[in-house]
Amino acid sequence: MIEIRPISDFNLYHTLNCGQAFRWHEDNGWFYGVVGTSFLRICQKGESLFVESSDESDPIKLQQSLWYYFDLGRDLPRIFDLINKDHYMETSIEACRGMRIMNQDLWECLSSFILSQNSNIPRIKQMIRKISETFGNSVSLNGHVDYTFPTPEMITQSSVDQLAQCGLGYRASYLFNASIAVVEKELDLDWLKNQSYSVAKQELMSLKGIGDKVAACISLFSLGHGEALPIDVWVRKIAERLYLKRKASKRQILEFFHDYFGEHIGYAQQYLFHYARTIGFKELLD
DNA sequence: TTCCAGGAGAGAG
DNA sequence: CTCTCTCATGGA
Repeated sequence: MIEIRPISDFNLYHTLNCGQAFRWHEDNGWFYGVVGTSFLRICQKGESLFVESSDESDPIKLQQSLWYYFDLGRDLPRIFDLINKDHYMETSIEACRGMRIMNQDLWECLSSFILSQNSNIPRIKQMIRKISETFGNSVSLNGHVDYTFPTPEMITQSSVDQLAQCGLGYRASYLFNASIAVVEKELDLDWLKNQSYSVAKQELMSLKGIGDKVAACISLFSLGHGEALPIDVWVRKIAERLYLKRKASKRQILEFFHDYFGEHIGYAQQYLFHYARTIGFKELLD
């Protein structure tokens, strides 16, 4: 057990439940999840995080990796000051304060959002759990068992058919092809981490199954590009009904968010998205 | 039974 | 460039 403290402006619950990460589940006050090859459980008490890991051989490294994973060094109050421009955002920030955009593993994030298309969050979690159980390695902690997310190599050693049996539907071939692209170095993930948002997005979209929205999610949730704006049905509804009061194209929605919220579009979008999806603006209900 | 979900590809115009 | 149709799956 290690303790990380002090942490300020952090809320573990909202951070793990806002639709950016799909592998965590809560049980008896603890959040269980696999990060890399370690099975973790985490509990927040005020300004402390208590963490147990299946691998506590290097506590300092564990602490540092979680600090980065949850992006605990970022100045959230400054971001709130910049994006808090109306009562919609004020309401969202008040309800979800401490929700942070994470720095997730690039391959897992890329795969997860390929699977996310035209689906819903519970089923996305189910698909990811199934392929991890089927192709990943088991790790255990305190009697709980979970599985590492399969590497691209593990997936290329299976088949599109086996992936489809995990309930991926037509997305199975997308994930299989992406795995091949990474294994064959057609897409160099380490190189991608050092590129600008526009370059990264363009590279990601060269893969079949990754379009505008999924590329934005990957860039925002695992590459640190805070200017990325994923436009899904919720963000579209928020833009059209709460702000623009009319139908709008993706181009117009992006332009509005950029002009109105400035640099930290990713955070603005995530607070509105999470609040709208879990609590709800009454104005969204026609 | 139909509709919808953190969409994207292919084709038509 | 934009619009439309289709693509598996499972829960409501």
